[in-house]
Formats: sequence, structure tokens, C-alpha cells
Amino acid sequence: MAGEDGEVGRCPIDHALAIFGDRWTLLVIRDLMFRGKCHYSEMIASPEGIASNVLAARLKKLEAHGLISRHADPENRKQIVYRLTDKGLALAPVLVEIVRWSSAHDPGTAAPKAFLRRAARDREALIRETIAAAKKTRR
Amino acid sequence: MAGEDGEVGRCPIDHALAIFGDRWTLLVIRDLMFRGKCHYSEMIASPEGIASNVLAARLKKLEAHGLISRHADPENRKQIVYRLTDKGLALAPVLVEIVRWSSAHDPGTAAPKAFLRRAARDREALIRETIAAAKKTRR
DNA sequence: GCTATCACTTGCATATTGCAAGTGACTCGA
DNA sequence: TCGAGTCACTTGCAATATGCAAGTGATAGC
Repeated sequence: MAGEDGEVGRCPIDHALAIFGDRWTLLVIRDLMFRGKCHYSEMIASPEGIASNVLAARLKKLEAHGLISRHADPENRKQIVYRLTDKGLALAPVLVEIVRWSSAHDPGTAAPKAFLRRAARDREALIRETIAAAKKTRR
Repeated sequence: MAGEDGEVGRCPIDHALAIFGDRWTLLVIRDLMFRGKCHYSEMIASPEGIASNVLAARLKKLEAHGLISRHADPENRKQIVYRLTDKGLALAPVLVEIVRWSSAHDPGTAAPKAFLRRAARDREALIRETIAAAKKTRR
């Protein structure tokens, strides 16, 4: 695989792209971070329509890289709960900046105005709250 | 193509990923933003080793989406200069956050310490300077 | 002209995705 | 306890994208 792990002193952007540089991974993280989704069935129902095998592969890869963890759902034994780890939650600033970029440069992309205002005025607090909210969803 | 333009009110993250959600696009933008590269031959020489057809395709796509522009090099007529547009330069915060994330969570990724210190202390200024520096490279 | 450089394009093998249809473990109500 | 349903996947296969090597056409300098 091109640019996979191995060498040291590697470009941080290249490294990051080896983990989430594809069409779907950040959407999975978005579902976990902003939409309170934590089950496979919830993520597969997202409007973008990720294929089931691709979702399974991405969850596996994210777990392997330590961005998410798998747990049995205490309320329903047959369900599996996916959670963002601290490493995964630390992507919040990246996602926030992506949202800001799309919203600023492409009409037709819909981010809540309150979110954008908050991002402009006190980004740090917004990020802290986003992470706190995502942690709450952890069951 | 899955999730390509069309509908309105679309998720900003999905929209962004339709533009740069792949293994190579952000590396091209990195070369233009941080490394002062503006020629095809410079980008193809980057250590990650993008394939020539893929680079050509990405440059075409980025131009179509308005993130970069093409110009004849005034100093050397046979060369073409690629520049980030304002929309492309506006991705600076995204790239900076990606660098911070990789550096914080994966030893072995090498970002200059001065850069990271700057990013932590006054991010806004760092971003302004990054953009200013990238504009300077415009010939 | 002749050769070199530059920005691509082309052809083809391989890898990744998308789609539809399973599969096995578990749960719930009768 | 039995059958039906749900859930988290897996499998097979066609379509698409990528990687690699080689080629092409337009300058540029000699």
C-alpha cells in the first residue's frame, strides 16, 4: 500500500491521510462525533449511503489505528457500541474547520448558523463542548 | 459518482470530501501551501510518489472546483504555474489542524516544533502568515 | 534542425468500491 | 422452546480508480 506506515520523520499530513484520506472515514467520525450515532445500523442509515462492506472495513481500520473502540451494549447484548477514543475525539478541530470551509465557500452546504457563529467567536469552547457532547453519548 | 453535487442543504463534510476526500488531493494542496511548489514536475517529485495520471486528474479537479488556477510561467513559457485561489488558501486551517493532530497522536510524524508551538499559541497569526507566504510564491 | 524538458496521456495489471444477497449470533414474543 | 426478526457483519461479482511504464506534443536552448 502506498505511503503506509514504516518510515520515521514522515509528513504529518501524509500520515493522517493514510488513516482518514478517503471518501468515507471522516463521515463515520462525523456520525460518531456530531450525530450521536454509535451503532453500525445507525451509521449505515446515514443519507450518504456507505456500503456495508466499506463501513465494516472502515470501523476495523479506525479501531486498528486507535481512533474508535468497540464495546458490547449493556442495554442490548446483541448490539455493539462504537465510541471515539481520545485520539478520535481530537479530530474535532479538523472537522470543525472543514465545516467552516465548506460553509464559507459553497452555498448549498448546510451548517447551523449558531454553530458557525460559535466557531468564529470562540472556537476553543465549541470544540470542548463538541467533545464533551460526544463523550456523553458513550453508553 | 457517489455523493457528487446536486442536492442542496447537503452536509458540509460530505461536500468537502467530494472535493478532497482521497489519498492525494490534500498532499497536492500541501505542496502548494507549505512547500512553495507550483509546477507539475515539482509536485510529481514529492516523496510520496503520486502517479502522473493521478496528479493530472487531481489538478484538473481542483481547478474545476476553484481551489487552484493555472497560469503560464512568465519566466519560462513552457512551464505552467499552479496557484491556490482564495478558496484553496482557505484550507490552511484544516491543514494546520491535521498537522497538529498527527503530531500530537503519532510519534514519528515530523512537524517543526516552532510550527507546533506557534499553532498552539497564536493559531490565527500562523494561519495568516502561512497564507501570506503561499501568496508570495505566486509568480 | 537536434536534443532536452515539461506537462501531460495512454494502456494495461491490480486494488478498491458499490451493490445485492447471504450468514450466524442473539433476542423477543407466543 | 420455537420461529421470526434484528443486528453486525461477510461474500461474490461487476464497475471504477489507482499504480506503473511508456509514449506524445509543445516549447526552449543550442
